[in-house]
Amino acid sequence: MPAIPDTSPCCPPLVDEALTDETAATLARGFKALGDPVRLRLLSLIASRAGDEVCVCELTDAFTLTGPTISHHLKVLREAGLIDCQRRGTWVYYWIVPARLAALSQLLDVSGATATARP
Amino acid sequence: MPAIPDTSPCCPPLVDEALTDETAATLARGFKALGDPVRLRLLSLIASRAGDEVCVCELTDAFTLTGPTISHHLKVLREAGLIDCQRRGTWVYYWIVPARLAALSQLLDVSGATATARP
DNA sequence: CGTCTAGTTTGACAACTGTCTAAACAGAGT
DNA sequence: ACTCTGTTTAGACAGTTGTCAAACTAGACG
Repeated sequence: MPAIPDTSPCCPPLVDEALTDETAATLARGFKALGDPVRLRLLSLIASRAGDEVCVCELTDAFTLTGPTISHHLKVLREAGLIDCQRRGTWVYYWIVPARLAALSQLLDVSGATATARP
Repeated sequence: MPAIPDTSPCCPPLVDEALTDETAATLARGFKALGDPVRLRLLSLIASRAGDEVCVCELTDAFTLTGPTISHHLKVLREAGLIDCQRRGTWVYYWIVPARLAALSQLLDVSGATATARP
């Protein structure tokens, strides 16, 4: 499956405007990648480095899963455009792609909504 | 599967703090529910009503899928705590649960992060 | 070159998911 | 009570997913 390109959609919040078919498909891939506890924890481990990178070996150590499984999950996150990586020497380093996380965050943002509370 | 209770976790953004195992599991259920194009469009159709409710019949009309399939997706969204519903007479009305959407949105929020841009 | 370590890819398999048809359920109105 | 409409549930089936073990690739270092 091809990775999501840099031209991924940046949408107004859900509460403001209904999604088109195509846009929904792209965004859903992002959320789908987040829809696994292991991947969510991986992303949080990477993201909480605040701009720095994390070596795969550190990530693997944080789980009781095998190396290949971690590698698989990292690939899913990468193909969803949420993280990126680079090999330097023996080790591979991962970091988050803030713009993509922001796009998904904004979509779910209801803070500016005119929605009225329900009893 | 039991629906996610009202005491669902409300977390600081990913960039600030790594997730615990248990919290990740609950949050992942929310994202998993969003990880399907049909469900994302359903949610957007409901949410863009801005506090009002939507009848299932309207939702069904917006897709080429069968009624049972739409009903299934609505159930997934409901069990993830993202929407709620009520039957009034013949029709069933759905609305979003803003607090739950906000929690997921905040988790992905990187706007206040101290992350440095990468070259 | 040979080998060691870090990571990824491949292949297999059980479990889960999205979709459908058929059946069941809930009210409204005869 | 019967029926008609709107919605959900049950069951079935193809396709997808998460996991592991085994094989492979990339670079470092003798």
